[in-house]
Order: sequence, then C-alpha cells, then structure tokens
Amino acid sequence: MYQKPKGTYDILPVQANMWQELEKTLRKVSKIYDYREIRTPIFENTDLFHRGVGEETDIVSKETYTFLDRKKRSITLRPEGTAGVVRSYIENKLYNSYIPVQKYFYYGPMFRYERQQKGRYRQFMQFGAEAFGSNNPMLDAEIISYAVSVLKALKIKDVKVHINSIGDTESKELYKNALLEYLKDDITQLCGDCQTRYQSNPLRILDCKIDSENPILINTPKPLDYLNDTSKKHFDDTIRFLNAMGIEYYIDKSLVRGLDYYTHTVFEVKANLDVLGAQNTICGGGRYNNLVKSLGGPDTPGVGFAFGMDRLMFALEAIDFKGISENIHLYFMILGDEQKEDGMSFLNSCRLKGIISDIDFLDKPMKFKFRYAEKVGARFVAIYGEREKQNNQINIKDQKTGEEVTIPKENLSNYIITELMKPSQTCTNCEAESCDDCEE
RNA sequence: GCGAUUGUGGUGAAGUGGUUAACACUCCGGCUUGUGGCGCCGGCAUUCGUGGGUUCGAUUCCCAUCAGUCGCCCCA
Repeated sequence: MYQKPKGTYDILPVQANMWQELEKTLRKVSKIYDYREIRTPIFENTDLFHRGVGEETDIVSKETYTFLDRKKRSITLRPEGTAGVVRSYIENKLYNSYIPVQKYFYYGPMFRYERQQKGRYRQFMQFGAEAFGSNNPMLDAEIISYAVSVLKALKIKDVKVHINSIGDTESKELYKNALLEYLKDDITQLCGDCQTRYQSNPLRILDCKIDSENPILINTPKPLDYLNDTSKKHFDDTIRFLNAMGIEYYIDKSLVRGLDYYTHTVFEVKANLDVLGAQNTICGGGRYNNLVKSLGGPDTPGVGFAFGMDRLMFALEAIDFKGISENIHLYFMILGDEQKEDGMSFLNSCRLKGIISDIDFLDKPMKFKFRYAEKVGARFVAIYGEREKQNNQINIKDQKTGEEVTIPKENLSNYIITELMKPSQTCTNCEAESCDDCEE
C-alpha cells in the first residue's frame, strides 16, 4: 500500500469544505483592506531564497527541498512566500505602477523539510500579505490590523499581538554588538543551543526557552533600548496608530524573528488554545526595508505578515467552525431498467436548473436507496418507476416532513425550486442541523 | 538534526509465547424484492505497519525499517 510522503496530509471532502469557507473569509477581509491577490510559482531558483531569506537561517540552510532539474538548474520548492512576491514585484517592475503603494496577498503551499509535529508539516499552507512602497508606520499598523481582522472574521477570540522593534540597519548592528559584548563572558553558562546561536544568530538567544528564567538572559540588553532616533520614532508612531485603531497589543521586548530580512517592526499573533500545543504562533510578520534592494530592485520599503493556515485550521476546529453544507436538494430513485433513460434526463434537466441533484447508481433494494438518500442529506427524493412512467408522473418525497406528492413529470424542476424557496419552518437562523436553503 | 511514545478489521479499542484474535459502533445481507431511519437474525481481520531474528511455535520477545503522535530546535 502506498503512503503519502512523510509530513504531508490529505484534505478530504469534509475538511475541504472547511478550507473553502476559511479561504472565502480571507479573500473577503483582503478585499476590505484593499490587498490584491498575487500568485507566484511554487518553485523558484534556489539562489532567490539564499539571498532573500538568508544564507544562515535554518530555513534555507537545512530545510529546503532543493533539486536539479533536467538542465541542471538548481530549483527550490518555496519555503516561504515573501521572497517570491518580492522577486515578482521587481521582475515585473511593479514599483513603476501608477499606484505607488502596492499591496498584495498570497495563499498557497510552502515546503520545509522539518520533523513534523502538531501544526507543522512538510507541505503546509500559508496566507500572507505584503505591502511595498511606503515606510510610513501607518502601514505597519495597517498590516497588524489586517491580521487581527482576519482572526476576528474567523471568530477566533483568544489571541494576543506581540510587537517589538529591532530598528533599522544601524540600530540592528548597534544592538547586536551590545548583545555580543554583554554575553561575551557568560555565554558558557547558557545552553548548548544558545552557544551555537551566539555565533550564528545571536538575536535568537533572546527567544530561548531553556534559559528563559536565567538571570543572564533576563537582563540582556533589549533591542528597544538601542534604537536610533529614526527607529524609535517609527516604533512610537506604529504604537500610536495601533492605539488609534483600538488594536490591543503587548510590547514583547524579547521578540525577534528568525528571518534575516526584518527591520523595524516585528510582530507575532499567538492564539491561546490548547489544541495548538507548542505551535501557538499562528501569524508572524514585520517590516523589511532592505529586502527589495538586496534582491536587485530599487530601494523600496516593505511590510508584511504570514499566517500558518494549518495552525489556523486547528484553531477553527476547536471553536467548531463549520464548512459549507454537503447536503443535496434532490436524490433520484429510479426503479427498473426501462426507466433509467428518463431518470438520466430528469437528472440532467434539474442540474441545468441549478438544483443540486444526484442519482442512485447501485441496483439495491429500496431500503438501501432510502438510507443512501439520507446519507447524502437529500432534501427531496424523486421516485420514478413503472407506475409513474405510465402516468407521466413522478413521485416526490419531502425528507423533512415525510410527505409525498405525485406531480406531472414536466413540473419536476419547477416544483422543487418552489419548495426550496419556501421559508423553512423548522430552521431558525440557520441553526438547524440539516438546513441547506438559508445560505447567505 | 535531537529526544520520548505509539502502530491490532471501516472506526474506537481488548488480548495472549501455542491450534475460534474479545467487545462496541459502522457497514453488508435477510426478515420486508415500491418506501428507509426501530427491532430481530446472520455476515465482515487466512491476520495483528513492513522486513528479518530468537523459538518446536510469535500478533505477543529481540533488531531493523516505515509511519503516526508529542516535545526540543526552527518557524507560520
């Protein structure tokens, strides 16, 4: 028996309905914020990620799916979305657009070769947004507000925005040196991982879980204290605008992000849900003012976020988020071989009228057929056998009330449509379990 | 990359070094061949993730491997 590759998962129809509902919400919110969809390739030339995400990051140094194609080009399955969007922005010269501030969202699968655990897969979905062309802190605030609105629209309540600033290039450098200097003598007292980070990615030391209670770590210098005037003002303004919009946040002085390209604002949105286990960061983002230039474009600021959709999905399952209904309107039971042609004809004409219909494909006893009709959630069952054929009629059973009527067969689709339009008596506010005709 | 843990039918799950692998639900058939949802009766794992080994004999013990789950790391 074949198995799916490690770290991947199938989305079966019931789940797929939830994904569709989720995607609908994302698009709706994106529209409101005036972000437009951009779709870039799932694979890019390897070099893009090395330059964009950072040679030293775990993501590109040990987690990429990289291979040579038949012409020996090095190709990498995208491990994140920003690099590809930036590449596209530059390659298509979108900075020359008549709209100077370009705002995009993307949605799709990403690939990282990681040991999987809850909410972390090798192929996973991200929804992200990027805005180019303005260094205004209003845009930082907008991006955060956008992320919060997505969660609000999904009715995920218990979330917390953590925000911090690591400053511009100058401030970053200043801070990094201060940190290295501070830890110089004590580094051996920290965990092995931290000692490695000291060389490779010192900022991450702040985030260490093992040593989080260690006084050495608690008293480390914090990026916020090393911001130069410009960076400080940028951060303060961002906060001001968040306040103005009524967005709640928590200034997390230890928050840093692992990707090299961040400058100024960095933030994460955490959901307080047990189902997420250790993977409770569902959204992360920040400003990246040097990325466009470093990838060969004009000096253009940018800011963005990315959601881990798989984690979002876990959160949604926990709050009983419902997918679109799977129920159908009409199920055909055709009795006898001689009636099957008529049956197919009815089926097709109902479908052309937009009635969600299906037909019985198994030559089974009626008992079975009725059970089947119930399983597919049919609102009406149409029974057509010898008797009906002789009288040019068809028998309709309302599964909700159990009532049966016999109508002329040419009235079939009109009858069903009229019945479906009738306000439902048992269903109030769509709360009923099998209500499929009060969709918004 | 490191660590822990699990792997028995469609699902949830018992179980033991030895010739019938419990139980529950689902599913299928019949009672009831044009009206289901209840009830009753009957059926559904030549086999216990896969491959080796130990043994007279292994689903049960050992090793390897694959996969799941959880944590570290990393990240969304």
